[in-house]
Amino acid sequence: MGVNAGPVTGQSRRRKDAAAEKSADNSKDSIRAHNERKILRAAELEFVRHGYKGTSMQAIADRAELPKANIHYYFKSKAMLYSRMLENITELWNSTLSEMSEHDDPAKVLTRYIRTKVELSMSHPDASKIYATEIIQGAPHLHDHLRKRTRQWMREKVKIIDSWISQGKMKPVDSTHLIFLIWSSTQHYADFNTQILTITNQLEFEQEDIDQITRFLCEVILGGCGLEPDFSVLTT
Amino acid sequence: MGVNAGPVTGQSRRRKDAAAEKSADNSKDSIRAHNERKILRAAELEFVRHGYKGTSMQAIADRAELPKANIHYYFKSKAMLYSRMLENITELWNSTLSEMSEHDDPAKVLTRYIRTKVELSMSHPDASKIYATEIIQGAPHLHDHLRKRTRQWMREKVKIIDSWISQGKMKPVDSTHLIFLIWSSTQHYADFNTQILTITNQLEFEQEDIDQITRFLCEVILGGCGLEPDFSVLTT
DNA sequence: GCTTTTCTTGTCTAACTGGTCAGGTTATTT
DNA sequence: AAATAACCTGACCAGTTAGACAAGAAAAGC
Repeated sequence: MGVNAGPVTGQSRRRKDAAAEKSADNSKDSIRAHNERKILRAAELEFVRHGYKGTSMQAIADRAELPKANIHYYFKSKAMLYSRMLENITELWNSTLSEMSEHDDPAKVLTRYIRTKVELSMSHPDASKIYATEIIQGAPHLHDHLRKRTRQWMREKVKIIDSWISQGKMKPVDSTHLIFLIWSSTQHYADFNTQILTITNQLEFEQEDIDQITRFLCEVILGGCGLEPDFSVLTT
Repeated sequence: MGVNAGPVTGQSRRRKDAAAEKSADNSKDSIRAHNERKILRAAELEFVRHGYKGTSMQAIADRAELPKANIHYYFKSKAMLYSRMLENITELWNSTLSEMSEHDDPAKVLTRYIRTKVELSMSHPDASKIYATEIIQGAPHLHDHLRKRTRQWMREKVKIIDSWISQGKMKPVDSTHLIFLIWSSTQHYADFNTQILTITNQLEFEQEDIDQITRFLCEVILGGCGLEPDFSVLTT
């Protein structure tokens, strides 16, 4: 007793805040949307550090500063919460699948793509890590996505790169593996940031690092394709 | 009843086999060594697929075809078993930290290093995946190793590559990130093999793939460093 | 053959965790 | 202001799991 004394929480204040700050902004910035975001963010942090089974709903609740039963109010089950979080991540992932055509300049397109991927790795390392963990464990939730959307995307891009090659715009390299190389080298800075920061004795990445890494990767990868990186696109 | 009937297991046979096939081969190829290997291998398979917490000792026992209590007989606890498995992996990892000196030919050394890393990714994907998962989750068990051994190793190699650069043997690139690039691009074929195989619609990698990947990575990465890959070392 | 050590294994337990639920409060609508 | 809907939350339950343990079987040592 005493601990359970006050049912007078700060909830009403929180609700007003949410309603006030985003009055008619987004279609659904209700209490629901606000709390769901909070929970999804907390879940991301916990799932990254402890894996699916290693994360308890209680831990997510604690991090989201909500009672555990609330998590179950907003998300039917742990599996559902995880699914929703993973959907958000793949959506974010797909948003970077930039446009390119066979008429474009390979150097420009690849430079821009590498920069985008590096920036995403720096801004959303946890998203990348959860995606990576999912693939490492055999892609149980993403197999369909890979077989359909990703494979399709890959074929389109391969076709374009191959056309660049046959136009003599770049050296003849294996375009499929070129894309894998860009993926691996950029995502590495998210997934392995602990290793990289520890080895280089840094606490966190800075803008300077991001620029340097982007330049390095562009130089080596594009150079390996017989291209001169076009850094002018980096300032756009 | 009936299920628990026969305590007459095939254990005596198993012991004799183990003793016979490796009479005085290894210092400790006793029943203990034999079963420990079996358990460690089973643990690797389970931990990769389900993570630390998601793996039950029962699941490891089932895969190792031993009663659960036996696992606890050989390994005091789950944490201990995991630790031992991780030690084995880092040992395997360190074994590839090849020798190089500033008098060597960069093209030869890097080609050989890339090949070694690709081959290791293909032969031990699970080891790579467990290592990756460990780093992704913040390297709780490997932080010390990274701060000491890996950082030290990195500094030695960086020094050598920088000396190659100042000798004009290769283009001036960031040697630290060059090593990260080799790590990321090669390990990707282990950690993300599910993704790669699904996208390319393959069931498994073949020797041909391994050769092709090695050549591709050598061409692009060495090319990006202003080097001509020396594939003659690949036949050694 | 006898003793000691190593190994085997079914059973039990204490702790944890996902999920439920009923009884409440607060917001919204009419 | 009354009624309805949305939200909150402590308490509870059922299933799972790491680990302990004791009693025995096999192997090794003497």
